[in-house]
Amino acid sequence: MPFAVPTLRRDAARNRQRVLDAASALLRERGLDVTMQEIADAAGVGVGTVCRRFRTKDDLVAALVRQRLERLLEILQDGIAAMDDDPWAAFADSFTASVELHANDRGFNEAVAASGVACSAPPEQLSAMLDELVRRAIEAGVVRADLTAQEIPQLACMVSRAGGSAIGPVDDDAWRRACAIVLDGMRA
Amino acid sequence: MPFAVPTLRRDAARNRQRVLDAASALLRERGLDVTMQEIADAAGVGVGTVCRRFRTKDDLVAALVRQRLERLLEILQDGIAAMDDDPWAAFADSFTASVELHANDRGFNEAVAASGVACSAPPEQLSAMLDELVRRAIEAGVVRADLTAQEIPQLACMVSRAGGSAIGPVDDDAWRRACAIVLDGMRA
DNA sequence: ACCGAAGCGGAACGATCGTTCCGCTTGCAG
DNA sequence: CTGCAAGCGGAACGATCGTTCCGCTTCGGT
Repeated sequence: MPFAVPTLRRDAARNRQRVLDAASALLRERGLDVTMQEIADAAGVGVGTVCRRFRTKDDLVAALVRQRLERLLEILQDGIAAMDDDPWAAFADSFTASVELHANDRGFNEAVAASGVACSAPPEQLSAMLDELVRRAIEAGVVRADLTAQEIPQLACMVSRAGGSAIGPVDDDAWRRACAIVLDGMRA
Repeated sequence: MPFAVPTLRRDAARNRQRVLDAASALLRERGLDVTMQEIADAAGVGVGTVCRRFRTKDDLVAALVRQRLERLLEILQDGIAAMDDDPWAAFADSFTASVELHANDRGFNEAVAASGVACSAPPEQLSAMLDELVRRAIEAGVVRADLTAQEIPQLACMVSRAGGSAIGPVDDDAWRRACAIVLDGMRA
């Protein structure tokens, strides 16, 4: 069998999944500065095991970022599909769902903020779907005509990071309020 | 002379100022992860000198954050003063200037984001001035009536962090566009 | 001009993390 | 059942940073 896939031993595959689950939960709650040690402990394995499966910490978070980006793709797909019915609701709901995805995952949020995401495949698909979503929203006359596709992810990321200012304490649900205001600002 | 102020030797005072200047410039451009070593080098002194004047790195950034907060105070003062003339312009200009202050200083921005600012005096004054600005803007009917004072700094911080999304590259002037949209969303 | 105290530089220290390495264990094909 | 390659844990390593320490220098009052 030429080019045999280097299949994982069953216990190794199980551990790999445990690491992914533990890392997902920890990164979501506490952000990028969780330690490899903490991830290993939470997964019930040694750090060596984590590093064997994901050569570097960046690889691990990249794997999780990829998962989130695929979820983002679903959100946009649903939004475009719902466009025929109520264009504004479709647009607003997609936007809100995207923001929520970011807001509920500190790790994803910080990874995205740190560098414009060095991910492999998704970006082009995402970009194409955003183009369509915005184009159709403009054609339907529900958003301001000067809105561009690349502004959407910028605004979504921005809103998801609301809360934490020069004065008041951090408010975990501040993004909902900010989301409403930004949606108002985007509406035609 | 009881309670004599432990006045600084002239050369020490000069070095202290050099450190502040160097730290200000470096933090503004590169954010909180500039090194004490880099700051010392830029100031032309040894790290020991930096740490003698500011017991800890946090003390140093806190000193600079305080400077920015005072600038913020001036902005709000000007905004309130201009309220009699054109309420909306006064409000919008203050907001935009606040955002610009944050956007042009990565260090300040990150310090504010990291923790709800552990600064000494200013917060109460700032809070009072924000109350007045928002109250008068609402009374003049130029912003939505459900806007609250504590939302302003949250929104300003949020907007200043625009740019850097799940897709496109980072755009240094994205905050201007986002600012316009958010202002639109706040308008009555 | 002198001298004690304040200041200085930068090597050394300690803490934190990601990553590697190695002796032992375990799944599994033959 | 058995042999061995794949997997495992966790100690050790190396890099990075903030902070401390100490022998020397410089300021400035007398």
